[in-house]
Amino acid sequence: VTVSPLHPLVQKLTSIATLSNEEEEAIRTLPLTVKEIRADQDVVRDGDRPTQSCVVVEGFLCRYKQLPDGTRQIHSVHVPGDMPDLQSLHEQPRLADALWRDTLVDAAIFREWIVNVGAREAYARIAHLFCEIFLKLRVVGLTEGYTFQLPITQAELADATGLSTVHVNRSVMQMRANGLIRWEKGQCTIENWQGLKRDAMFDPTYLHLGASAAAA
Amino acid sequence: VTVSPLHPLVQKLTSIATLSNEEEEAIRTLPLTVKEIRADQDVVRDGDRPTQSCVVVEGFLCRYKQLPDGTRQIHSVHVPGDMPDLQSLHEQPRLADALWRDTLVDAAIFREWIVNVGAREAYARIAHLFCEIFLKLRVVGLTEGYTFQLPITQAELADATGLSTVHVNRSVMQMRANGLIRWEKGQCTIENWQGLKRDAMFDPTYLHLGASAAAA
DNA sequence: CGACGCTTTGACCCGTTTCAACAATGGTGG
DNA sequence: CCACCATTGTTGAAACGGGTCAAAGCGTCG
Repeated sequence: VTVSPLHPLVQKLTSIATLSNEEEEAIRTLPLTVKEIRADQDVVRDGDRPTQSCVVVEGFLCRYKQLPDGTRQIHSVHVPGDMPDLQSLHEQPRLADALWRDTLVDAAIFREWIVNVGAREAYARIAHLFCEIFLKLRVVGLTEGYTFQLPITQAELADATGLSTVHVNRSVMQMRANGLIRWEKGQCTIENWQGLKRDAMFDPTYLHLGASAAAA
Repeated sequence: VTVSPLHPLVQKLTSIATLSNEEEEAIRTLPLTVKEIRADQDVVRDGDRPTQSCVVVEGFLCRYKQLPDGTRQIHSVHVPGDMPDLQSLHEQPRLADALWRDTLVDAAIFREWIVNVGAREAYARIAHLFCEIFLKLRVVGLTEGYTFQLPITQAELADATGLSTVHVNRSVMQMRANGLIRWEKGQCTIENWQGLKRDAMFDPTYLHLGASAAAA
């Protein structure tokens, strides 16, 4: 029924920005391979480094993530015209490239958060957030060993995890009792990084840190 | 303590990409205003169209969203070096601009999903997803009135919402009983769009549709 | 027809929420 | 320097949303 495989994409782009005739033509003439994907077939797997972008032409497609315990959390549903893995975007000055990557990382973090609130139980959910904040802080040099400033309230932590304050409190106290963290007066120390990561089912890949920063 | 306000940013960027001396210099010499933000003060409000980007220099900052019922859901915690609203990125060819925007919309959708799984109860959560899919499909012309193909199973719907299949089923049947939708054999019809939006606490703004598409 | 995948239903259970009260902390003005 | 007040953290008891397990309908397609 669709005239061109790229028709939905053009239609979507024109709906969010005005395209000149040249630009529309540029899109329509992009080098293109049409691939048939079976139902339930994975297009890109976690860890792949695809060299091409992809556009959904027909049908539905979704991104998802599996936790070690097997629960699956879908991130997003994609319909024709969507570009679920908009990776390659050349022709940019290298500075813009870095900023661009940052945005992609940001989006990756969003996805991880969806998994966090959607699929992890309270204890792991909170632990996961601790792991993330710790690593993000370390990248910018704001940690001393396993200690860092954590100027947030338990109520805010609750909002960040989609839990109630009361339950956050109980979970945090549990984490203390289990010797995972210390946290008093806005200063937090991770006492058992391995244990924290384990309980959080934390995999730092999504933060896209350099090899140096990821080591721990 | 920090040498330059932009130091954390440079540090972060160098950790995710290699910057040439010129590029680093380009960042360091960006026109810059340092602003002091009080605790709990909003920097950018929903609906604002900021003309500047912002970089966190010191302290913590978070993005959040309030549902009509008052529950607050935080999207992300930002630390120094972060650019929570990387809006302005000039000097791109206009095509790249459109793609760029698309990515931003994508990220906006992620945030909405975080809110969805973190803060909405089951019924509203599912209803919200129906609203989103419907509008996304309509933008690319894949709806007929309020009818569209919805080739997904309730189990997949469960994964997308962080609920169990059983509970999704009960909620969907409730939605049918309430006259909000019909859904059989992969074809879905929204029978009461206003009611669906209301129950979902759905605000289409985050999809960034054109004025035409947003009307409904 | 039989098998398989999806939907529907029931019963029971448990994580989390809610409400409520109280303790600890820290900041403010007199 | 203390009295006061507003946050924040902690705890208990009761209620509930949603999960789990299990089995039964129901289409559909080879």
